Amino acid sequence: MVDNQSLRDKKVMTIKIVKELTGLSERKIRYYEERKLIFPARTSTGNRMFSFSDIEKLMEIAEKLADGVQTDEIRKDIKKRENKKQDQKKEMIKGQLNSHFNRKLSH
Amino acid sequence: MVDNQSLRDKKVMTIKIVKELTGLSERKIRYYEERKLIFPARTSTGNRMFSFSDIEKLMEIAEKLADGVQTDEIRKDIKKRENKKQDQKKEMIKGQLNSHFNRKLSH
DNA sequence: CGTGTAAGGAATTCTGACACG
DNA sequence: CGTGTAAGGAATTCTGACACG
Repeated sequence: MVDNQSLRDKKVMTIKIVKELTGLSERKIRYYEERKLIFPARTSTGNRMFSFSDIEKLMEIAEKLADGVQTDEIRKDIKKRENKKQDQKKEMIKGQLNSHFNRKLSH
Repeated sequence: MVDNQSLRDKKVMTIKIVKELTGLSERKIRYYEERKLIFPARTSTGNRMFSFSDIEKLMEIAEKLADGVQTDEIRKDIKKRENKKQDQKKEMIKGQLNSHFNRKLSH
């Protein structure tokens, strides 16, 4: 039945539909890939394939650029956000371990 | 933010990716459209565009054909299923109207 | 730096048709 | 009936480069 997350992240769209959905030029989309802001998949013959998540990311990127933020900054912001997510996951696991041990220790 | 239903029904994929995701030949996919089992959108230049829903439908169609069901039968089955859905909606509305009037009438 | 554009080639998609069974 | 295939043309996509500011 395909769950929604995998659906969001599945790389199924060519650049043409992405261009239509985002309103960005192909040039811009390719450039943002070059600057490592998005990571489309590639077909065996080299065609870019995008996901709905990529489209959401592109919208955010376009917004920031319109605000005068440079691609370098945007890339750093993205990394920060991902690190934060990673940290939250670690904290969650840590918390679960702690409560596990606490339960054990409270004889 | 794009909700998941519209995401499932959005016509965003070319026949190539559909072929990969379903394992069906282009010929088969085009033929099922000809037999009115699926309804891909068309770009201004005539290219077919499919949704994730279309992919799910294609899988079901392939299954039935493998079971020896003819496309005509499959089309009728699809219609039946849709009629049933329509009826259910009507029943729901009827039920709501009834409870509405009942409330009003029970002075 | 971010983006437009023309250039040339390669890959994709389309339709209508013939084939087979 | 359902599907494969070769044919020819049209649309899509790609890269590397030059341009501007």
